[in-house]
Amino acid sequence: MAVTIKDVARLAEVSVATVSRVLNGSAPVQDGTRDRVLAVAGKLRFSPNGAARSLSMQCTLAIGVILPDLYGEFFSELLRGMDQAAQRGGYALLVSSSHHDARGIETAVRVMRGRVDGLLVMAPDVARTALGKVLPHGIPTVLLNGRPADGGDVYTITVDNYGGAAAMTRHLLALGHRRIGFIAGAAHNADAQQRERGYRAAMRAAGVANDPALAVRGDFTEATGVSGARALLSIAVPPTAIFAANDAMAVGALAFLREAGIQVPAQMAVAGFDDIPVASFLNPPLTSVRVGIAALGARGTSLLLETLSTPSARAAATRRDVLPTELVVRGSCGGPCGSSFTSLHGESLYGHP
Amino acid sequence: MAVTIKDVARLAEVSVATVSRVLNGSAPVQDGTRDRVLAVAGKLRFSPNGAARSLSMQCTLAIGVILPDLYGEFFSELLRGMDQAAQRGGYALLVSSSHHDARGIETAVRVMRGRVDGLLVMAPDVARTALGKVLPHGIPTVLLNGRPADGGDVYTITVDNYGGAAAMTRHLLALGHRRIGFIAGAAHNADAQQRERGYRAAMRAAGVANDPALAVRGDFTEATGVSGARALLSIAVPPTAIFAANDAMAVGALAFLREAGIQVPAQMAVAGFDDIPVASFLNPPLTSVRVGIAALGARGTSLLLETLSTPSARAAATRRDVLPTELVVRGSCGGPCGSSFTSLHGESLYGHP
DNA sequence: CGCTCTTATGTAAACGTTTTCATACGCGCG
DNA sequence: CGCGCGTATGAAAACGTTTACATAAGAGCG
Repeated sequence: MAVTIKDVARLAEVSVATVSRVLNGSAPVQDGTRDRVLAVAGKLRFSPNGAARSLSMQCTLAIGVILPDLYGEFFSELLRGMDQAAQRGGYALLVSSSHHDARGIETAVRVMRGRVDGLLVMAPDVARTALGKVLPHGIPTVLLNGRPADGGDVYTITVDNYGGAAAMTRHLLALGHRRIGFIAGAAHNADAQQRERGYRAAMRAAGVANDPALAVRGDFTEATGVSGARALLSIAVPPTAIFAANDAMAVGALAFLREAGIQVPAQMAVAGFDDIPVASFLNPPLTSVRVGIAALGARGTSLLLETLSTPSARAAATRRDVLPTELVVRGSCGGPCGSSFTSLHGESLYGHP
Repeated sequence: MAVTIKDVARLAEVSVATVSRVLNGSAPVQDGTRDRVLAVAGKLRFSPNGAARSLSMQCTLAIGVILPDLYGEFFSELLRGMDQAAQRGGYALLVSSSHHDARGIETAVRVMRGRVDGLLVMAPDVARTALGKVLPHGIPTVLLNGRPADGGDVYTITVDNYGGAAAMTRHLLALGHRRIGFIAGAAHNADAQQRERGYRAAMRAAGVANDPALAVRGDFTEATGVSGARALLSIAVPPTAIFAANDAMAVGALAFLREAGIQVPAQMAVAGFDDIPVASFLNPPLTSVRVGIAALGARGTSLLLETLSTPSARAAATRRDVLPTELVVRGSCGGPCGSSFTSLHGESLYGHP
């Protein structure tokens, strides 16, 4: 069916070994022979079978990506960063999504066994012990944005969720807000938990009494941002600011507030988390916590590639990495904010290539 | 290093063939033997090497996805649809992005040779002949959203860009607008071209004289939506409506108009194309042309999987498929529009799983 | 009892590469 | 002239599966 190295060898009247050597430059070949092989290979449009190559070389030049979901700008940014870093290293990405629980991840891992050299796993909803059980132990793995897992060749790269959320809360407090509503993420989501803790800690530190009615739970989608904002507006003494645990929920909150005729930021401040690309283009532009999503993906990938190329480095390198966050002040919270979208939308981190 | 089928065979005291048979259920095996094999396989956490499997079975259970980019919600939706359909069929996705020109696609194709059973290619920027040259002829391919390519086992699924753009233009005309500015996509982008033609045709059909100043060129990013809107506002007689060739540029236009203090829709109507999930949550909610992005990805994937399972179907099935679009009227264009985000954001097509 | 037929299992070939080892050749040098 | 050496090439093993074919054992039956 497809043209193989044998066909090339036959037509070029050399052995398969010579063809392989020419194509990979792995050993010197006489000029005449090389030209002949290259000519035939070109005419036949030969390209080596990846599976055979992987089997023979014991490396696939592919890395597996396991994600909880693919909905929204966050994951697309993450993948973009991963893809860039992977391509730079000559690797391809085998992507599998919609894996919220340990069983789903186990299936995905099974599918990927022997087809990838390393694994990038984002599993914020999965408990640490459960994750440790399903992750393969033979293959280098980098865990993104979840809890640090024990055992195996597992690295963890986390975002400073706690610090970022605390900084945002302090910012809102500094603007004079005391009743700050919080739209949390899913209860089992590690990132969501850390952000919630950051918010609570900052509130406590400022001496604001805890009011359970001020925290409602969402699931990182716009829809729950809508319902979360609605819930916060319906309590006895509504908040003067809403801090959503991610930007998608902030988008939902903004949409609800517009619908309800409530001016942002005049009557209600709104803040998000992640700083997805669209945040600076919203109306009003969304104050958020910059995570550097693409950078996170790229960093995880680079780290994995590094590990793959120097197996000895595994033991030496840090087992855990926390990426800093940055407060990005825009119009949605009022107060002094020098930034319009024009000063923010064109930056390198999110810039279109 | 990793545990192979031989290890399992040795410990279970059977041949590798028997292990294979047990694991794949490809032939009857005595109960006792089966139990023994399963026990050993489970204890060793054996899972077969994908590369070896692919090589032996001549099928990889993976399909390659080649995209021009990964920036923004559009591609994440597309991938989501693909991933769902692929997983349903037991396939994995090998994703490669950032391929704008024919050479880049050729590289990606080369990387994927022998690692995938079929190819999903989105290449709106690449000319038809160039694309035909770089696409492999041995492997089933579905082309998304580009021009129909000649030769090879190539299917094309296109969105009704022309019809959708014309419908939107007619909608704006019906609202009384005569000067309708258009922010086009990149000159070489097939989708962009078709949308532009639809806009022009509808304008001409309505007897509106063509004004070159009313059409500016962008590249489907928010940033060029901003600059496009700025350009349209600076002409001698500015338009009363702006139709952006995709939602990302409409988002940019909305951001610029807010910045410029121009009320939407009171002073300026704005419309987009694609209906990305965030469109209904914008301020104001964006009138757009629904494409069914995830459905497009899923449809292409299903078609490819079908082709793979029944090679004979290749010749029989349609060579080209045009997905219909749907006008989605929201608040950004004024006029009667029943829909608030609450009636739109929760629908199945974009719903979060 | 011996023949065939089924059933369970083992043996080995095949998949398409890379790579180790062997071989053949030419050349410089003692 | 013969030895060793470097260089270009071929032969064959290896990678880990699946599967066609072979084989052995047991059952049914004349």
